[in-house]
Amino acid sequence: MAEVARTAGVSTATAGRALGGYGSVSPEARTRVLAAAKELGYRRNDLARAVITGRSDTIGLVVADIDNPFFAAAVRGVSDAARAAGYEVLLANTDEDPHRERSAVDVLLARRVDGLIVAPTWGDPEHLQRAQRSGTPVVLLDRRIEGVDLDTVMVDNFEASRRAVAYLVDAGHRRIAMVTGGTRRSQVAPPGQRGVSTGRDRVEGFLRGAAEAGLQEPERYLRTAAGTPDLSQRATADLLAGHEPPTALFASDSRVALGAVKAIRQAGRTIPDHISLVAFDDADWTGVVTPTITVISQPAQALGRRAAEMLLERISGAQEEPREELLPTVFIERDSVAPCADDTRGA
Amino acid sequence: MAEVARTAGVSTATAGRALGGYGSVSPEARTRVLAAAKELGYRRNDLARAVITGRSDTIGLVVADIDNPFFAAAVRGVSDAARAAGYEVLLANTDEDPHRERSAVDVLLARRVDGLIVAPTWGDPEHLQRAQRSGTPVVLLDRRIEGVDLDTVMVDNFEASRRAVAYLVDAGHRRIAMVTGGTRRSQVAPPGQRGVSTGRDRVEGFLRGAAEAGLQEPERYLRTAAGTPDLSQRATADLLAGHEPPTALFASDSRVALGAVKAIRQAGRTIPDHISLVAFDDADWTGVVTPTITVISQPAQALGRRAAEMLLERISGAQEEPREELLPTVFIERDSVAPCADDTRGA
DNA sequence: TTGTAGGCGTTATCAC
DNA sequence: GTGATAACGCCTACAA
Repeated sequence: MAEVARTAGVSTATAGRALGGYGSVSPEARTRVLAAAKELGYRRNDLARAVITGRSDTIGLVVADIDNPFFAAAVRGVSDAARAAGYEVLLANTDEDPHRERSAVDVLLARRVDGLIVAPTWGDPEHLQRAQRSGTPVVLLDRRIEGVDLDTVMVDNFEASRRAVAYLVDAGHRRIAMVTGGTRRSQVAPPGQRGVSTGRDRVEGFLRGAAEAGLQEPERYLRTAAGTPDLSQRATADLLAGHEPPTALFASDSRVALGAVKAIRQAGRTIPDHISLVAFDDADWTGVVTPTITVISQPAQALGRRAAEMLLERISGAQEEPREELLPTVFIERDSVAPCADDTRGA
Repeated sequence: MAEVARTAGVSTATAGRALGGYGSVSPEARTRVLAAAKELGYRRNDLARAVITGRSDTIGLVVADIDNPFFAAAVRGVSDAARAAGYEVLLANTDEDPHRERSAVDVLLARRVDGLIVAPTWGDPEHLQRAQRSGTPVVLLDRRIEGVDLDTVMVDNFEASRRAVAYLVDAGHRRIAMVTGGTRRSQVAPPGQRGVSTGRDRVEGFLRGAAEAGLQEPERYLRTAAGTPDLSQRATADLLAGHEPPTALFASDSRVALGAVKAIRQAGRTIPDHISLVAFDDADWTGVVTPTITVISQPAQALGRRAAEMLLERISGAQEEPREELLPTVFIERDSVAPCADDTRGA
């Protein structure tokens, strides 16, 4: 910059004003500086600027795994909203590992991100609260944490799941199963921190829906511990092979659904004749398979966008109470649910 | 930091050495400093450090759209390799817009990223060369740029496509169509910069395969301008409705395939009885639809990982000639290709 | 090993 | 509007 100033015949202060767009500079001086900068191939060092201003114009984004269509879309939403406001996005994956989440937050804080968007995994969320308290706002994406005062953007997983079960009950099903994507590892944590809220809420919704229909022992048809399509395939196969197999299945996300569809096919059953299926998330393929899959569609990209917007509000100083914002899900009826044909259904 | 030093009863220099892990500090001094830092909730400012050292330990990643499974996996690969080496990832989307790519690169350069991984879109790549020349190494991901000396990690799209066509020819098909994901917008650019290399190479491979089989006017069955599943659905519908419709279809990526499958179904045709299908990219759903889809599988995550590794080598000073690294594709035979049953096939 | 002093590339302050 | 000068938070001599 000193060189640019010299070439333009002004002081570094004036050059800085022209280049940084602050203070006031005469038009002639500005054009001279800009010309000199261009000629010398000058590039501003935003890092140095950030050290002074205390703002990096960067937000940190921490998710479990981008390579999951839901998060990919959410990341896209965050990214778009951030860019529109002149912010960049520093990305980190946790793979649902609390240690990695914590260290990711540490690193991002050390990089002086202006705010953090986190899809929190299980375990103690103390690092998130501390970040917020120490002046870096935090917005939770897709998952809430009980007893923690942080802005949260998500959908009503409980209600959506309850309704999905009700829908299956209305079709006459009584033996309704659920396969979820949670992992067993998280079970070491204290009760409130086990697994992630989406998983818990969806299971609760499932159980409530079952209870409202007076179904007996719904837990009998509940399978957790299915982190990958492979595992959920096995869980589904297990259900199908059991005594009094379910006539309907609720998959907690699209990857679980993928495994479930494979398992059902391999078991020689067909959807929806032998078993009906409802899944969370409107993955692209659910409209293409035979039959097409009835799903609960989440506005993944909009969730990311809203999270970014809320964060930017906090960054610009908004001080209201933390709030939980629920975006609507859409129940998309397709062809994977049929009336229950099993006459032992009273069982 | 000054406060930490004071509390620990040492100079800022010693505190800096203890906190930054450089120089030499006596064990006692270190523990005292660390204790003071913890007590005061001190967090190092990596930005200030970067200003001094000239290294930000950050790499910039520029892709067309994370919300595309291929790039999502590639981003994942880059992210993993970067993290393992102590680097963070600054992410940007371009939506195949050359202006956005250029401005993304500008911003990342101003943020002093140590290197850049770019899946370049169409148009003039001068900004990438300039970045490289001015000392920020650049690695191209998934797409090459002719006449530009930059490290590149990709697959052999031409050869994979040629073989796919050969495979269809072997099954007896003569009327083989291709639908690609390119957009028309890019056609305003000079010849070498039109569209992206993956699209061009796949088309070239298709044409070569057709030529080798002595097929007449393969261009007749070539449809570009299909950026979204919707558009490729329309393009496919158009092909099917034509005079002498194709008996086999080659989809240039999994999203095109998605549209194609829908179009084929809506036209009342079945795969592979009426029309065979081969697609690029082993998207998760291709193994679940009926019939399962024969695909050319790309190691998306490994491509990202390799790109990051190559970039890190450059960052640490590797000076060899830029090289183009080709990762192998895998042709996965599934159930979407059948022998050609059409006896007008000599047409 | 430790402290002092200077510098990295900006922005902020304050006279002029 | 402009220029000198301090300041940001850290690292790197160099001397002690």
